[in-house]
Amino acid sequence: MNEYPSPDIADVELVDVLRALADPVRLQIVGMLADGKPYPKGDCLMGLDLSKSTASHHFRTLREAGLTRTIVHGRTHDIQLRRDELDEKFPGLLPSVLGSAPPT
Amino acid sequence: MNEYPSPDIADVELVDVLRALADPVRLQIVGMLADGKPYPKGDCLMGLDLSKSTASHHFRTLREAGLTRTIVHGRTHDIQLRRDELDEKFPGLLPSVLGSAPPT
DNA sequence: CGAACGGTTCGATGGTTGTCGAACTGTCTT
DNA sequence: AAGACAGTTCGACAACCATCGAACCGTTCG
Repeated sequence: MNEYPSPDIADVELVDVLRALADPVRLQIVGMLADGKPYPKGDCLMGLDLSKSTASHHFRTLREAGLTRTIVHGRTHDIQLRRDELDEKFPGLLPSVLGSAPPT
Repeated sequence: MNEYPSPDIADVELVDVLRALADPVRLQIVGMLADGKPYPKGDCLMGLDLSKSTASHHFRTLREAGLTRTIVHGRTHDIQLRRDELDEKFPGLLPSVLGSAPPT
């Protein structure tokens, strides 16, 4: 069912995480996922003006970089920041990125 | 005298910092500058196999993103990580990035 | 002075990335 | 069953980026 694979945390490279974060859209998405709870993808796009395909591309980028996981839930998908794993592998990274005040 | 301008810290955006860090070469350079002391540019390239122009490009990218400053010293240039300013503006970011296991 | 040195700049090139619309897949609702 | 719905995939396209060699610039040293 859940055939949207995210990489094993052991294979996640810092430079790939940084590259995934180095985009305004994805940074904002990650900001909305900060608490580590799953959210419907649609909700993450509030305020963002993107086509469906572009949004899908960003979700895929985040997932393949190891930042998020996708949970299929009927016809909607929930997306979740892999906080615990990432905090263990890159201590302090997410807090610093998320703590640096997004301008709304 | 040739000055190489870096942006005012107030104008430095997180996403630009992340983009500058999201490259293996630059990540390694920043790792060598971790202690915030100035180093000759040549010394930062040890172990890296780059043409002079490529190296110059990466130094420029780091400087323009606000990560480093350049100090002209005769015919050599010293490069310095702007640790204090960055630590104040993005608390925890550099420690987490630098602390995450550099190879070699 | 003139050559070597440390770096930058320029132009070109090939690869990557962000964006979109259109077509498609699978799920829910009526 | 027929739509509506949420999302992905597929080209396509333009912008960006890492890389290089060659030419260039200012400094030091013979």
